Amino acid sequence: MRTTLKDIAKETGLSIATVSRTLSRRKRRYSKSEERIYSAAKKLGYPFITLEKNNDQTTFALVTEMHPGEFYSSLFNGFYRASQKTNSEVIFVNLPNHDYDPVDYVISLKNKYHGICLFLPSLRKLDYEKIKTIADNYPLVSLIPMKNPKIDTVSFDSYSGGYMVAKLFQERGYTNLGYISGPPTAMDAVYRKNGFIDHINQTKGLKLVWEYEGDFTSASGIKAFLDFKIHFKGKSLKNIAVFGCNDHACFGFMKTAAQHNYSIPSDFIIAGFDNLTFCETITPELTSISTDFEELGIKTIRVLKNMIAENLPSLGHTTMIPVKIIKRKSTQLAR
Amino acid sequence: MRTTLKDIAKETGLSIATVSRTLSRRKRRYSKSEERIYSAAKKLGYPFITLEKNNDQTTFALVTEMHPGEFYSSLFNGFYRASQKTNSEVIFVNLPNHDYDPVDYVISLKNKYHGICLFLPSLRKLDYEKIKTIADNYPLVSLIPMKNPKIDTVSFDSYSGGYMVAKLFQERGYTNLGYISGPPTAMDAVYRKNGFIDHINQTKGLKLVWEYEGDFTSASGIKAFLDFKIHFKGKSLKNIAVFGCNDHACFGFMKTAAQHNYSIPSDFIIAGFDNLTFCETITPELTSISTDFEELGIKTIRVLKNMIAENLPSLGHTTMIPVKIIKRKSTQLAR
DNA sequence: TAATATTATGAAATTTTTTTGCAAATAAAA
DNA sequence: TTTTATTTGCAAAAAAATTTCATAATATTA
Repeated sequence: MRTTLKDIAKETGLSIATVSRTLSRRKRRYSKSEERIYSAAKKLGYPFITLEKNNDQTTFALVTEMHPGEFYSSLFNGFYRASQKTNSEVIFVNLPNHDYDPVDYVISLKNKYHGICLFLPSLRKLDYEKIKTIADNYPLVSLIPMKNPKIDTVSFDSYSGGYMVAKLFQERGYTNLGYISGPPTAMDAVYRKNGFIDHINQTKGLKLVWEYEGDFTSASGIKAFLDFKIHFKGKSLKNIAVFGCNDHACFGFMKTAAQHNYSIPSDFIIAGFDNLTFCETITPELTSISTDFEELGIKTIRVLKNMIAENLPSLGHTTMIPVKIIKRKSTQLAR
Repeated sequence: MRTTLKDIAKETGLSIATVSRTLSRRKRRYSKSEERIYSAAKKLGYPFITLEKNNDQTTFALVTEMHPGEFYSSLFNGFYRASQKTNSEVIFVNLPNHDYDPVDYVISLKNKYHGICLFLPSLRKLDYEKIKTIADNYPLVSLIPMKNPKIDTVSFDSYSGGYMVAKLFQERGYTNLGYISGPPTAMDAVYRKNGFIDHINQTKGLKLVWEYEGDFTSASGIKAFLDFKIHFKGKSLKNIAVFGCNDHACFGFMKTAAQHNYSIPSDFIIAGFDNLTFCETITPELTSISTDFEELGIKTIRVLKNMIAENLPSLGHTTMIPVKIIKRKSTQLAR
């Protein structure tokens, strides 16, 4: 039942000795026999193709808590494309959330993959530190931005994204800015906000006139608009530029605005974050911050590969992936 | 370096013999020692915890070719939720498409998971048969509908979905029906079409007056509308009911229609397939066929678990998951 | 082209790992 | 309590993996 060197020898027609030598050699060569042995070993599931030796291809696990929505699709797809461009393999693993300790679970993956990449927004800092301690010197990267992280982090430059939006609003001649935030626990959204607010504070004339705490959903965008309307009751709703911390919130906001007979961009302008495909579909097309998930994947894999190659532990360095602003009709100047 | 029974013995304080016996026992017991041995073995990454024996939790691989878009997110999320409800674990694996034979790759996964679920639209029937032959008697399910499949298939009842749409159009009093198709290679879309067409043919008075071959993208929906307009040049464009084989195509169609000053549903009505979140966001809200991915996941896992329990091979049975029509404003009667 | 070095290979010897027979210890049932 | 079943460790046996050694195949150099 269990696969042994004997099986591989039989499959390849070579002797057990040759198979043994090949698989336990420090560096992999690329002769015909070696290739045959490796492919047979893989096919038969021989368990001791030690990860380190098979430096032909590295296998990483992307550990997430799965939620619906286009975001995860983009994340997975970005890592998939990145894996193809970097000659590595990425496997998507979900945290089983039954009574299983997530820390234990991550630790148990350590033997299966060359490195692990964590996307676990709900894990607390303490958990990360615990994982770091136990999986000492093991290639580990987090994709969740964090204050003073203990493990290496790769994430989008959300701060600059927020900043860019504020700057665009300023360039378009708007001085009254509004913001639909995400839940305060989502650090990503907090950085977007900080970038936005910082540009407002640093620029004479700009001011934040309205803010609403949403939860990333389109429904919270609807609520945001209703709040917006009440907030400016009596006053003119116009000439305000709204930044939604994510596209979904903007979609809800825009739809409700249209139902209340407001017109974008002539009445007010709006920009989102994520650059979902629907930004192009909705009328008017939504200006948004575009994040390149393939680049995120490539960078993450590069960091992990470096850790493997130089045998360096994760040190808490943070890598920022630049974001781009995609200007569309929702922020076009009313003529 | 490599983990042996000796390591586990040391970790647990038991003898090598005990550890050996425990791990090679046919059925797993749940005494204190056994638990200790299993958890140490897992932690240390001992490779011979034969899958069959650890019937505590079953691990399945969902093998896909990754593409962007909400669809994969829904698929993954559905399987994730299903895994939680069925006390199993699902891992998402992507077909690495560099010069690696997909059949070999699937075969190599066989040793790592209790069962494999394939979602590989681009694989040909011959490949499926090859996989079936090599992975004989191994739990294997495909999610791609196919004529006369050789391995068990679980998929949405796309045919009924198309049928439901035609019926709705009929109920709404429309007799001239149009269709935006997907690529003819996508069997799923073909079934949707067949259901739609069959209801038209079976019902007196209904007729298919226009058809356009799209490719599932929103851009092809735009092209579809332009074709639609040319096709009915001179004649009235109104009183036509359009079924788009997926929501994205409908979004493009609707947007372009609005740009050409047509109004939905007063000029014509439209329905899509997939029930993407954006159906609720777009104006007017889009009627669509909703597919329950959690149910798909639960059913698939159940089929796989049955195969394991009864040691039955895959026989080519097809299980259909019912779909629902969600009626929204895009098909509302003009008053 | 011939001589030499390098690498690949298989048979057998050696070492390591796993399994099993046996008996003592422990736990559960009568 | 006695009887029976289960768990455990020791040591021997079996199996698997590695290493040694001799030779063949291939590549390199003169």
